[in-house]
Amino acid sequence: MKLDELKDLNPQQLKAVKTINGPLLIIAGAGSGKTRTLVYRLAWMIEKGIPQKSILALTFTNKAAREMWLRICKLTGKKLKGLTVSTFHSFGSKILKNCIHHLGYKNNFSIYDQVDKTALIKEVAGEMSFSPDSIDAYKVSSLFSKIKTGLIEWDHSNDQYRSLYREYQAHLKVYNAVDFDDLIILPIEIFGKYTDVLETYRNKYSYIMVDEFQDTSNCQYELIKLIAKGNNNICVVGDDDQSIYSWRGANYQNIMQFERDFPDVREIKLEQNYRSTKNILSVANRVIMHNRNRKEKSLWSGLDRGSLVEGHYPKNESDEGSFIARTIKSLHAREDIPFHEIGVLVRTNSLTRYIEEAFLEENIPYRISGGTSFFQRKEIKDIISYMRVMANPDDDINFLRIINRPRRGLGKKALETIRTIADSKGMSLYSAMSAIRYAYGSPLPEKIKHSLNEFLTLIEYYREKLLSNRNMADTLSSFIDSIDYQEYISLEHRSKPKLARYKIDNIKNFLRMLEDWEKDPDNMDPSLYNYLNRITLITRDDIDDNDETGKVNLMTIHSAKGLEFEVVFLAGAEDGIIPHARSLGDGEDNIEEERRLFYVAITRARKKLFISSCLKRRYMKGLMECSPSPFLSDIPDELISFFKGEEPVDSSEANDYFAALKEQFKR
DNA sequence: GCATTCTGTATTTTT
DNA sequence: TACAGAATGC
Repeated sequence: MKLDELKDLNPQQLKAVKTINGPLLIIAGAGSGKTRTLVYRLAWMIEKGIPQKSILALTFTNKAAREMWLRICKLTGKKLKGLTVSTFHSFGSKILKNCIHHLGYKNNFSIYDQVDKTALIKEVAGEMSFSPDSIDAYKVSSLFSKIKTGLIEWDHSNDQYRSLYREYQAHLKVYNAVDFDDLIILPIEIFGKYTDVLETYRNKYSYIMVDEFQDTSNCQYELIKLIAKGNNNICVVGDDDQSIYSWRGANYQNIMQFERDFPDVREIKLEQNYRSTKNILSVANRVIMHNRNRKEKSLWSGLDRGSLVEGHYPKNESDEGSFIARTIKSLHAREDIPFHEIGVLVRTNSLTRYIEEAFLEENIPYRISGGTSFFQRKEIKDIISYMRVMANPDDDINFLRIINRPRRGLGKKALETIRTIADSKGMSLYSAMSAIRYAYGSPLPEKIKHSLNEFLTLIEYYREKLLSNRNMADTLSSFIDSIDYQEYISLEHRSKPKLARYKIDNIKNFLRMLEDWEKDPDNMDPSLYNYLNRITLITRDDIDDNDETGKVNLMTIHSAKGLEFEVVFLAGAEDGIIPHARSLGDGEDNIEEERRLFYVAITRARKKLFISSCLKRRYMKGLMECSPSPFLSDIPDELISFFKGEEPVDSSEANDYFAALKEQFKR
């Protein structure tokens, strides 16, 4: 790295880059060039001769990890070798791959995502004859998360699920499976029990860097602290104002805790915002000001005042959609703003639908990040389930998913019989089936036994091939043909041939992606296990989009974190949506988090910000009266102009105008 | 025993 | 609206 490149940095950033040894806390406000600083810092370290393999950089998403990797490559002009840039979860899975045997699992373990986890809870609850309506699998699942990560303890309010939890854990073990929480918790457990293992990791990673520190959970912090305590070279970067993942266990107070855990910490604040105009930044500051639990900071912008933030009140969600679509069209045509420099942000995934409709209507190219991920689609999950079972036959959850898909005449009754046998021996379904496969006096009818046998033979045949073969995509493709999967899809959706076609295309795409991954020369370990672990941890945003340019970005505020756009539309800024009604239940902390969410949305914008709040909105079946988000009234009049259709409204009239509008549409 | 159709219900954010 | 579970039909 040439020294003059460091001239691009301001004094605080420069100091952050050059402070390599000892604990370092960087408080980086929105748009303060955080990623840039981190990338320079890593490049600087490499330049200073620190071996790449001793550096561990942890990010929040795979996308961020990939971007950081690319930017370091570009900056250093070197091929990176041995540097670890990964997410907490994939880092955890790598540790487990190496040492999970200490805990009695095999290293071909499956990773259960939310869907699998829920399925397992239902399965176990069924076996234990919990009444079906006493189980809200989603709620129970988040309870289990909190218990497992030590966020809450068993008490009288949740004691009824204690036995269920025990069984849940026992089943995971039998299935040789771990859930997302285990990816962090089990490494901690191993480190606690086997200090020599911990020592290895401490020696290996003498320099640690954590991005988005405000979004780390207690146990993620615990894990990283364990490793960092060896050398004390740990740098964490975060902004408590942008902590928006507390519902997933994130604890922004880790920032304060960090100061206590590492008393000799050096602290650097990045407060100059390079992204937004003065106006937009003031709006953001005025909003976040109302939060009580935050570290004091004063973000400032050296850029122009810029135009005022615009507030719009469309009469319903389809009006809002077409307002956004029309405005985008004119911005594109008159001001030459490229589509990909425009972001449309919403609080919930479901809100994207209306906007999508408007985009389709007006022929605006867009891309959505959010909704169901590619890998969550039914047809793809089926194929992946087959792969999972081949990788880890004890994985009952995935086994159950595929055993009768396509139909093999193995229904409820047959499975119940096998389940009973499996449970009596404490085995997985697959092991139980293998055991009774050739046994005399089997409890199963001949016909069932026959198709079971056929099924097992098929799985074993391809398991062998997939594990030894270098060409998984081809093998898988012939496997899919051999079970007539396409036929099955067409038959399932015979009334909607278009849908069937689409699903089949998805599978082809999946195979193509697998092939690309396998043939990538940079891929060190193109094995089945590696692939499966990887795609389980991949999220919706991580899929390579072959052409990201020329498309408007439509996404939730959560997935917009870390991004920026020339123009931002914040749609659905209504009370009940942001702050979301469901988030407000208990505690004042929740409203603060919603406010941070609003803050994150605002600070994505560089030059223009539009906020719209519908007067009425279709909700479930009916039409709902809406009020503007209370956060809107935190914005002082001189920073925002409200619009009536295309005409600006005097700010003093804005409130009256709103009331009048409401009256008008009441009928 | 299995498949299809129907009904009803629940919709926050995601590694 | 979209999906899961129940009821009904084959």
